[in-house]
Amino acid sequence: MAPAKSAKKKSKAPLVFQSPDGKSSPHPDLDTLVQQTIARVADKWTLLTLEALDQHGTLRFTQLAELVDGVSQKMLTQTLRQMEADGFVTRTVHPVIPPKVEYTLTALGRSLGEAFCSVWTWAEKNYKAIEKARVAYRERPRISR
Amino acid sequence: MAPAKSAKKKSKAPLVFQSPDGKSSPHPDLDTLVQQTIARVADKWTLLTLEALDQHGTLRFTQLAELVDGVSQKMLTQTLRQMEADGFVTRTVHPVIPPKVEYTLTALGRSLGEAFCSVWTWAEKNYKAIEKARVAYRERPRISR
DNA sequence: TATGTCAGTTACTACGAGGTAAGTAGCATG
DNA sequence: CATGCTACTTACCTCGTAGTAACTGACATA
Repeated sequence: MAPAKSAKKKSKAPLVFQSPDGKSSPHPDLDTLVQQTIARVADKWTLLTLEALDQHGTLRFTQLAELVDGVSQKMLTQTLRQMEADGFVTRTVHPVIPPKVEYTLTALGRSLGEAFCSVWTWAEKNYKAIEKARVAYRERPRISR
Repeated sequence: MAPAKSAKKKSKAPLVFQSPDGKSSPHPDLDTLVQQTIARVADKWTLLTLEALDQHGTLRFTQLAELVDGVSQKMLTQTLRQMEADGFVTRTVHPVIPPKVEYTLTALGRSLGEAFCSVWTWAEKNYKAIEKARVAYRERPRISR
């Protein structure tokens, strides 16, 4: 009935940006920009890689492959390239044989790690509450069915 | 999402949990638990829905469908059910015709919103830096090609 | 000459997330 | 009696993500 496309057309009228308190974006795209940024950054491998680098400082490719649990070479490369492009890590190639490539967080990368710290802390504090809520939801008495 | 079982074999040596500062988990699964929690929570539609509810308080289904830009009915329902099961929102059905269903954040949901606030703030502050980094990466002089 | 090392790249493939659209319930209104 | 409203559910199908595994390059060592 209301497919996404027609919904998108509808939201061209800037409903999202008419926040009632008036503290919304200076220009209509800020929200979108921020959302894209978060979507980009809130990726599984990116987060795990960020954590590994944050904890251990400088790391080589194979060290990261061991630390980031379950990552494939392909995804690790992809993730690191992306993080490099976004300015979160520096990639230092030492032209020796066998190759030696070192990855380190930039200031931007470190600040991202700090920002995610509160989410991390939140998860530590609340994962039990979520588990409880899930159980309660499952056991929940159903009026009809 | 995390099949990666064959890769897990490799990481039998608990490298991840031997954090050098010794401030790591009391038991080896905390890290995993927290990561799963974050992976669950750091979902596009969940984040956008969370934001909409955080900003506007109580909302009906169609209001959410308008506010959460680009979401399909299917995904909105799915997201809301999940958030309800996880204890982030309450779902109130008013038995009237036509149906009226209202969604509100729980305390847990609001605390999640607060935790993500720092990431949100970070994104607001740094999306320009990321954009700059991307341009720099693209324009970057290549030694060989 | 063969084998190992590190840091990838590439081709092939499969799975599943998610989009689209139609169906459902129950009553109110024209 | 047909259409519309709200809040979904369901079936179908596509497209992208990511896993697997083999291959590369340049040299060092046995």
